[in-house]
Amino acid sequence: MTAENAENKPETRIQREKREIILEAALEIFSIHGFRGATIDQIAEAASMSKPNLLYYYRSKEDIYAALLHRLLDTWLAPLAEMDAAGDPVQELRRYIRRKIEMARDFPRESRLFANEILRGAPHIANILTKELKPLVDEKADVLRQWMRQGKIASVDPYHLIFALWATTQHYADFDAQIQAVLGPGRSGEGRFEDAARFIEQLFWNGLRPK
Amino acid sequence: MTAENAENKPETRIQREKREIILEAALEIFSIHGFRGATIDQIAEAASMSKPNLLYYYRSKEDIYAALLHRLLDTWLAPLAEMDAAGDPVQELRRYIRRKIEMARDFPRESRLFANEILRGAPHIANILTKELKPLVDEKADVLRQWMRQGKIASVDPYHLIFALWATTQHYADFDAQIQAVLGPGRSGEGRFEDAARFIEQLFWNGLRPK
DNA sequence: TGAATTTTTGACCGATTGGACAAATCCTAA
DNA sequence: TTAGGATTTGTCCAATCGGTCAAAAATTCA
Repeated sequence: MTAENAENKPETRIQREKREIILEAALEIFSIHGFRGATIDQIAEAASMSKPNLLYYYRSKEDIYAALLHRLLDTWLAPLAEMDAAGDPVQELRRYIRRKIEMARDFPRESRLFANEILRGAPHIANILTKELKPLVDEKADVLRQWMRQGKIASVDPYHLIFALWATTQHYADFDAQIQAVLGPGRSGEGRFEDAARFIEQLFWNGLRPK
Repeated sequence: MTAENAENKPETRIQREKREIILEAALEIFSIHGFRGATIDQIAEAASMSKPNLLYYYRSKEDIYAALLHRLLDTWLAPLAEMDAAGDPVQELRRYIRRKIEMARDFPRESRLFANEILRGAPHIANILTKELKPLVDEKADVLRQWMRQGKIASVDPYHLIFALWATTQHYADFDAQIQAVLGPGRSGEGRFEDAARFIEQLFWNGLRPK
């Protein structure tokens, strides 16, 4: 019988382990080649199993990809979700920038996976974007507006502020090839993430200082 | 005989016209599907010609892609190249931001084409990045440093400043699907580019105001 | 232990894709 | 007008890819 749980029988130990291995391999391959560019053979190879064996755990390439995106989503949105209305705005924004830069440094594959998906028009996660991301961003935009009303940060469009935070931080994962080419061999070490964090903090700290 | 000019015979009128049509079609298809996801048949269809006919003008899919990237590069780098050391820093940066946002609005296909290429590790333009882009950025980083020494803008890392300008502006083309999902139907009209330009100008204007 | 169930695999298939080729048609310049 | 080169197309091919299937091997549990 196939391992796919259309009806919810309990997952066996082997199923849990193998699905884990497959998703890790899929992240590696999909983040490099994109959905279309990746092949099931490559993923199977990276997961050290035969193609039919892999297809025993996930019925199709689409299934693997969808499972991977769903699994990573919460992790991906965690930094924004943790932004706390009750905290100090400067501290909260600083912390958010730090976490996003750390993710660009430590989880570039995840960043590129999502970047590629959005670049293609988000065909697999369109409803996630409107059903989960939008409400979260709406909520945090309210938090930002609250801080603005309290005079703690400058009054700007909160949505574009969030976009700018995303753009500046994720840039270091998604466009790494360009950044390394421009910075050259001298500055392309891991220190660039620290420099980036410092610059971005300074930019937003001065840029949002209340008048 | 093939139309490909290994040796430099003059290009005929038909060759000029057809190559133009092919590259326009290739931009459309490649920017949507990426290099791997696009097919020669799709490009031929979009260019209203048969596949063998298309392959008469460009020997291979790689050739079309390479020709397209090279053709668009100058246009793509023009805004940065035009940043003038002799001009007023605030005006120059403001103008740069405006031009980049206009390009995100008017040439999203070009932006996504390059974004996808960089995301994949820039396999086709690695040497362009180091031979053309890096020198240009080095030159403009010097201009920025000069402005900083003159006390006209705050002292920050000029490279990360350029990265942040790229990131915030190109974001509106490359991640358009996400932005439209988050802003929702009410705000996803063309006005978002104007809002974005205003926000980014304000962010950098305040963020770079000399102390 | 041994039967039932789960897991693994080799062989295979149809569709798609990048590209080759030769024949046919069209242009153009003398 | 016409010869020679430029352009166009129908046909075909080999490789790749997503996925199937039946049978073998391994595991689980009564």
